[in-house]
Amino acid sequence: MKIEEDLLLSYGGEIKSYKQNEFIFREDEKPAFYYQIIEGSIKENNYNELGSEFIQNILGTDQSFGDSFLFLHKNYNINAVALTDCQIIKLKKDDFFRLIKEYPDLSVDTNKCLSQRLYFKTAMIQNLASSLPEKRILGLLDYLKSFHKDDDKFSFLVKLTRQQIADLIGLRVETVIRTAKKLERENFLKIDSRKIYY
DNA sequence: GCATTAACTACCT
DNA sequence: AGGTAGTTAATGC
Repeated sequence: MKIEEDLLLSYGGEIKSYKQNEFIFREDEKPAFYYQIIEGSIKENNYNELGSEFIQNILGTDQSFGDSFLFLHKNYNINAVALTDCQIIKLKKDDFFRLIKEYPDLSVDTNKCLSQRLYFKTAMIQNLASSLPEKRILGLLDYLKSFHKDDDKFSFLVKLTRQQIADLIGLRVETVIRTAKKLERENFLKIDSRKIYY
C-alpha cells in the first residue's frame, strides 16, 4: 500500500526518524497511526515465552504497516521494530479516515492491500504448518517475491540474513542453510556469494 | 557480524 | 534403523 507522500503530509502526516532497533510500536499498545516507510526497513515480530523471536513480516520503502489495526478496536498483537535507520511518515488515525473518505479510490486500494496481505498470510500459515523445511522456505520466498515486480527465475535477490529467514519461518539457521543448499542443487534457487536468488 | 561445516543429540516413523 | 531437525562449537568470509 502506498499513498503519495504529499497527500499524507497535507492531511497532517508527519515524518519521523527511527534509529536501528528502535520500537515504532509495541504489543498491547493502542493503534493510533497509519505508518508508511519512506526509507529503510522494519520488521513486525513477537517474542515467545523463552524470549526467542518470531518475525511476522519485513517491510521496506513505500510499504505501509499497522493499517489493519486501524479498523478494529483492538490493541497491537505485534511489535514494529526498525531494522535499519528509517524515515517513516505517520498519519493520525482520524486523519487517515478523513483521507480515505475523501478519496474513495484510496479506500479501495486499502481493501486491495488488506486482501492481498490476508491471502498471503493464509498461504504462509499453510506452509508453516508443513513439517518440511523446503516447503516453509519456498513458501516464504514466494511471499517475499510477491511484493516484487519481475517474475523471472532467479531475478529476486533475498535481502535477508539466514537468521532472519529462520526467524520468519520458525527454523534454526543451520536448517535454513542446509535446506537452501539442497534447494539450490534441485534448481529451485540460486546462491551466489552467499546471497539467495529466487 | 554473518555464513558455513561438522559432530553430536533427540525425535519420529 | 534410517532420516532429519536442533544444539553446540569451531572456522571461514
